[in-house]
Formats: sequence, structure tokens, C-alpha cells
Amino acid sequence: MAGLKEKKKAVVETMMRESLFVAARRLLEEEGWRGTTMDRLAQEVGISKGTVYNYFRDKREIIWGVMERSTEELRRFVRSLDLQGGDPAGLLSLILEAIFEGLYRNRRIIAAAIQAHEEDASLRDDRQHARCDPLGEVRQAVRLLLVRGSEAGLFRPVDPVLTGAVIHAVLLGLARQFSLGVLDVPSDDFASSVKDLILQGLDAREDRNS
Amino acid sequence: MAGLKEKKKAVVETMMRESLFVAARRLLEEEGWRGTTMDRLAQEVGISKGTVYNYFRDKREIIWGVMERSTEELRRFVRSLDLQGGDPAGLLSLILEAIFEGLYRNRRIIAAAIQAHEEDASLRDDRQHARCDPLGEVRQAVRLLLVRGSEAGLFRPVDPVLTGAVIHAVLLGLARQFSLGVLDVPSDDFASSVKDLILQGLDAREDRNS
Amino acid sequence: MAGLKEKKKAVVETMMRESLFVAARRLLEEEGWRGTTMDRLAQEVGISKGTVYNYFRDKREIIWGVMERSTEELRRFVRSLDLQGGDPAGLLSLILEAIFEGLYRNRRIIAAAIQAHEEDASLRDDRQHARCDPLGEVRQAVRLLLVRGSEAGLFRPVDPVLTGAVIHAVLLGLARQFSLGVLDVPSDDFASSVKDLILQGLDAREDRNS
Amino acid sequence: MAGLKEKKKAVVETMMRESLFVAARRLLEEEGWRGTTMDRLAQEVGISKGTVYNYFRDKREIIWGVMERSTEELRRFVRSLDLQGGDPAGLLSLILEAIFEGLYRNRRIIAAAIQAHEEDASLRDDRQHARCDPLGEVRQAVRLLLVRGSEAGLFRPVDPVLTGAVIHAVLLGLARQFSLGVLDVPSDDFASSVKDLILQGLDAREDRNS
DNA sequence: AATGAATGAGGGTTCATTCAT
DNA sequence: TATGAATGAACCCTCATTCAT
Repeated sequence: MAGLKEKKKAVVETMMRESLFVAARRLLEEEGWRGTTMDRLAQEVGISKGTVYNYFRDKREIIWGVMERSTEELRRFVRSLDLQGGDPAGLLSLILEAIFEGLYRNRRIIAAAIQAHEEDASLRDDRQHARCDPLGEVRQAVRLLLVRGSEAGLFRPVDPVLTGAVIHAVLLGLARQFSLGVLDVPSDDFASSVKDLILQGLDAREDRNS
Repeated sequence: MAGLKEKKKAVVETMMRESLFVAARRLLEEEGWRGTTMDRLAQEVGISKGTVYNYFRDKREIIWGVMERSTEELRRFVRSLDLQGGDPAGLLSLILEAIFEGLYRNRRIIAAAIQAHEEDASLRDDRQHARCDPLGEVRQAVRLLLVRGSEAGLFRPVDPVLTGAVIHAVLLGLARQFSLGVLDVPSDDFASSVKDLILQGLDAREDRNS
Repeated sequence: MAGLKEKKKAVVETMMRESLFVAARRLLEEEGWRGTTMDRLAQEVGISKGTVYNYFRDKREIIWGVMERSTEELRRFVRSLDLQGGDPAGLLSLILEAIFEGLYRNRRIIAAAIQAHEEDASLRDDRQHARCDPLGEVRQAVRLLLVRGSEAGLFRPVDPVLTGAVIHAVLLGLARQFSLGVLDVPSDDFASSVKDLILQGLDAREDRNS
Repeated sequence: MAGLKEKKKAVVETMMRESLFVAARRLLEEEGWRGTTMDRLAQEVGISKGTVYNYFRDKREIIWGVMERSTEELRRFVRSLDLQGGDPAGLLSLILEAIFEGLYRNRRIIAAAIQAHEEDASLRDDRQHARCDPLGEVRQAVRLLLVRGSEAGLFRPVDPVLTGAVIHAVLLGLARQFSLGVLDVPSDDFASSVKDLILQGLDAREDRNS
């Protein structure tokens, strides 16, 4: 039956992509963007180099996929929250925690993704690659909570877009710091320190630190 | 006169280095680290490839020079401040402003420098490359002000190392954001927003936002 | 049949390596180590430069391979001898003859190999290059025969290490002489002359030349 | 006076060549042929690179000069001997000793010279470079002594040309061995071992080793 | 005569991508 | 569909030689 065959094919395809993502993730973490060669990737998965091109148009598509997969959990978590109804400060705290955790876990991948993006930007003229922003959804959530918190008087009246961007900046900066090895601080301390700084900075209560 | 000849030569040399720095800066901004090739650089300046190597030992030295030049103004400014005696909050505010301004201006260069650093780190085993940290001096100043502010009761009792690192993270993250083109916000708004967030987050006064 | 395909591929690979070795050998003989460029080698074989690197890790590996192939026959011959049981003088004579013949045939290759070795030694710090000594086995055989001959009273009581080294020196020197073109003597006369000199020099019999 | 000026010029020229030879010799010994760059040589002497070309046509001419100077002492010594009248065996022994001593001292230079020669041979078609054989005179002396010794019945009736070449081969081979660092034998032991082997091999006396 | 900046051909090597099988 | 050998452009870097000053 044709349907069965197609299904089988789809399963194989899915498994192959899965394997490629797993291997790519590991390689990108260990070797970085430039160190991850198509040869090596194919070798790790146990297929031939040419076959990789049956699943990805080119090298860049791989890391985009890895990024998307690596941040999927975070996006699912954010989606599971009651952003419209819950306590903005509490939700923001949760999201920040999740973000930091994810950032720390994916710091190498993010570094690689940025490299890939930059190489690309110089070669081609940003064809359709600008779309690769897997954290956009999360940023939107943060922005929403900032709006709600400000309107509710819980936060100082900050500009939610700007402040959201600042928080995003901290995220990327953190990834950099860790990936560069500039900082040898336990991830937890760091994350909570950042979280405190941000939440305190936003807090509108006067007795915040009494 | 021999002196004249030497002076002339020095001028020519200076001009050449200047031209190379200008061209390198532009290329690095437009093409990124990998996109900036020695061939292209030579072509831009109108000299031959080999000649570039009369002025720089290798490719890395170019971006280090560009970085150093690009951040020189900031370092001079920080050095001109009375870090030991002035008001920690005010000084921090000034430094942050200067940092943000510089970061915005040099965002592409910083991105390229990070790329260069990463490539290097993967190729060779971190020989002496750790020295290339033109913002170290500035970071130290921030740290000092945090200590002084904390001790003076002006800032909440934060860990100066951690907080300094957070601020550094914001810097790098900002550079990334701009270089990625994710964010199209006027630099001034952004910078002041970040500055406010940080200073408010540090502020120990209870009536801060009344 | 899968086996057939694999076999065919292996044959093609073997042929390619064979072609490369042949071309490399010819180039090394005619052009020397520096004159043998990867571009030229590829051109000679009719493939692209990059393809050469599918068969050899780098340039050094090529000459090592050529050396090994060029001296294989000699090694096989030495291995076929009964070094432990046969007559030391006769065996030594046979080995010397074979060595001289091989040296004469491979004089240019040896010269190139020495050059490669020297360049390497000056660039990198003698990592693992000491292993490239395809005549080591032969030298050991000579040493063994010297020991046996001395113990049996057939040879004057010479130091086998020193004498073996002297013989090795003659080998390399001969290769040099021929490669420099200083000497245009038929290989056979030369070899037998050397052999006689050495064997006579070792001979312990008093009536040697009566 | 024009003569004085010319003389002065000649002195300067001589001194310059002297300095260049000294520096070249040291560099060639320490860095080898490829490692000795014109830049470095000029720097060592304290002149500019272009000036070097006022004294030597090209790089090759330098090492030829160095070779000639390095072997001058040996040639003078050989010339001082009474080759026609003295005892062939004794004279040969003296010459061999002097040769070995010189070879050991100049082993690096010789290695470099050979490299230079080989590179050349591949580039140009042996224009006039074959003349660079500073040991030719010495080889002739050896040959003469071999003839005389044979005729006098002191040596076995060897072919003087062949045997001389063998001895030359040993010389070059020795230089190689030492320069390659393959052999860690005190130079003196080695030299006397070689000398013994050769002289014993030539010796016609029957009671040689009684 | 001396300079040394400029040259530029060439070196070895890498690797994303293609395509015949 | 899978293969992996072949490609070849591009990369960074070297250095003997030239030539305007």
C-alpha cells in the first residue's frame, strides 16, 4: 500500500532528522560553528556527507533547527503559563528562571548560532534568514508581563519593549560570558543574581529592600 | 636633513596604518570577521596583500588594533574620572552612558572580535589571547564603584563581581542585539533605559520611586 | 552484488594512490621536495588539488609513502634472509649489495625525504616524525650481523653500533653524491667497491688479500 | 686621490662581505637554509635587505661563499702537505682526521648547502652552479694518495676514483647523521672509528690486526 | 651606496557543495 | 535515496626580489 510506504518513509525521515539534530547539537557544543564540519556530522550519524543534504538545504539550516529544538521546551513552558491572568511579577520570575536555565544549557549553541548568522549576513543579503528568532515568542511574553505589571502598578512605569530588549540582552550576554569562559561563577548564583537585579529594578514597592 | 626624512617616513607609516585601520573597521563592520579577507583589505587600501603583513603580524592583530582604537576613547574617559572620590552613583551613570554609546557605535566590531577570539580559541589552545580584553579596565572601574556604592550604603549590598559581570553581560548582549539587527531602537533610548534599570536596581534608597 | 561494488571502489582507490605515488615519485625525483607542489602533483595525475587530500593527510605523508614503497623491496629481501643462522659475512655482503642497489635507484627520493624531514623539524618540534625511518629495520639487520661476525671471530672486534652507523653514513652519503650529480660512476662498480672496502675492513682473516 | 677612495671602498666592501658571511654562517647553522631569510640576515648585520643584494646576486651565492670560507682551512691544510713525497698512509690519516673535524664543525652548513643546491636544481637548469664543490681539491688529494699507496703496495689495489668517492660519501653521510641528530656518538669516537675502518680496509699488510 | 616598503606569485590546507553511480 | 569522491574557490601567510627615493 502506498500509504504505508509513505508513512514508513516519513518515520525514517523523522528519525534521520532527529539523529542529525542530536549529533549536530553535540558537535556544535563541542566544536563550535566552524569546527562542526559536514564531514564530521555525517560521520557521527553514520551516513554519508551527501545524504545530509537530503535533509538540510545547507549548513545553516542545521543550526537553525538545533536552535529551534533547543528552545522548544522553554517555549512550551511559557505557553503553558497563564500570562493574561497570573501575577506578572511571579510569572516574570518563573520565565526568567526558565530562560536562564535554558540559556545556560544552550550557551554553546547560541554562540554557534550567532556565528552562523554573522557569516551568513556577510555572504548573502539576509534572504530569508532573519526569521530565525526562536526566542521571539518568549520575548513577547516578557513584554506582555511588563505591560501588565506596569499597568497594575506593580512595576515602575518602564517601556516594555525597551525593558524586554534589555532582558534579552542580558540573556545573550550571559550566553557569551559562559561560552567565552570569561566568568567562572556557578550558573545558579549568576542567574538568581540577575533575576534579583531585574525584578528589584522593576519593583514598584517602596519597602522592597527593607 | 635625516630627521625630516624619518619624520616623513613615520608620517607615511602612520597614514598607512590609519588607512588600514579605517578600511579594516569598515570591512569588519560590513563583512564580519570571516568576510574580511586579507585580499579584500589590501584591495580596499590599494596595496598588495603582502604589504598588509608589513603592518600587522596576522589577521588577528588587525581586529585587536581596531578594537583597541575603537575603545580608546572610552578608556580615556573612564581614566579621567575621579573613581576614588566622586559619587559612585553619578560616576556609574556616566560610565554606563559612555559604555553604551561606545557599544552601540562598535557593535559590529565587537561581534567580529568575539568571532576572531572564538576561532582562535578553537584552533590554538589559548596561548596568550586572553590579554585581548580592552574593556577590562572599564570593568574594573565599574566593580570599584559598585564596591564603593555598597560600602557607602548607596547601593543595595550586591556582590560587586557578580553585578559587574551582569553589567558586562548586558554590554555584550547589547552589542549582539544591535549587530544581529534584531532590535532597531535608537541607541539613546536604549542606553538610558538600561542605565535606569541598573541604577534603580542598585539603588538603596527607599523613596527611590516615589 | 555489494561486494563487487566495494571491490571496484577499492580498485579505483588503489589505482588512484598508485597514480599519485608514481607521479609524486617522478616529481620528487625531478623537482625535489620544494619543487613538488600539491598543485603540480594534482595536475600531473589529472585531478584537482583538493582531491589529493583525500588520499594523503598532507604533503609529508606523500613522501613517506613514496619512501616506504621505494624501500619495501629491500626490507622484504632482508626479512627473507636467515640472519640468525647464515654466514655473517655472506649475508652482510648480500645486504650491502641490495642496499646499494636500492640507494642508487632511490637517491633522489631519499634526498627529498631528508629535505622534508629537515623542514619539518625546523617548523614543528619533532612531534612524531622520528618514526619515518624505513631503513631502520635494515640497519638493525646489519648491526646484528656485525655482532655475530665479531663474536664468531670473522670480523675484527668492531663496535657494532658505530660501525653500523658508519655504514649508514655511507648509504646516505652515496645517495647525496648521486643526487648532487657529483659522481657519474656506474652504480654496480660503485656498490661493489664500497662493499669490498667495508668487508675487507671488517675481515679478521690474515690471509685476506694473499 | 682616487686610489685612496677606491682602496677605502674595497676595505668597506671586504668588511661588509665578512660581516655577511659571519652572520650567514650563524643563521644557516641555527635556522637552516629555509629558515635563513634575507630579512633576518640583513637584520643581523645591521643593514637593510636591499643592501645585501649589492654584495650577493642572490641567496644561493651567500651559502656558496660560506661553504668556501668554511672549508678554506681544510684546503689550506691539505695544500701544506707533501702529497707527492710523504707516507701515503700517514698523510691519508691526517687528511681524514682533518676532514672529519671540519665535517663535524660544518655539518649544519653542509646540510644547508645541499638544500640550497637541490632547490636550485629544480628551479633552474644547473646554469653555473655545478662549480660549487669546495671539497673537490681535497678529494683530489685523497685520490692521489690512494694511487700512490696502491702503487707502493701499501694499499690493496683499489680503484682510487671509486674509493675516493666512497670516502666522500662517508663524509657527507656523517654530516647528515649529525645534523639530523640521528646519532648521539661523540664526534671523536665516530671519526676515529671511521678512519680505522677505512685505513684497515685499505691496508695491504697481512699482520694488520695481529 | 643604501634603503626598506612594496610586491605578488606561490605555498599548503580546508571544506561546503555537487553529482555520477 | 544514499553515496563519497571530486571539486575548486577561498583562505592565511611567506619571502626572494625589485626599485623609487
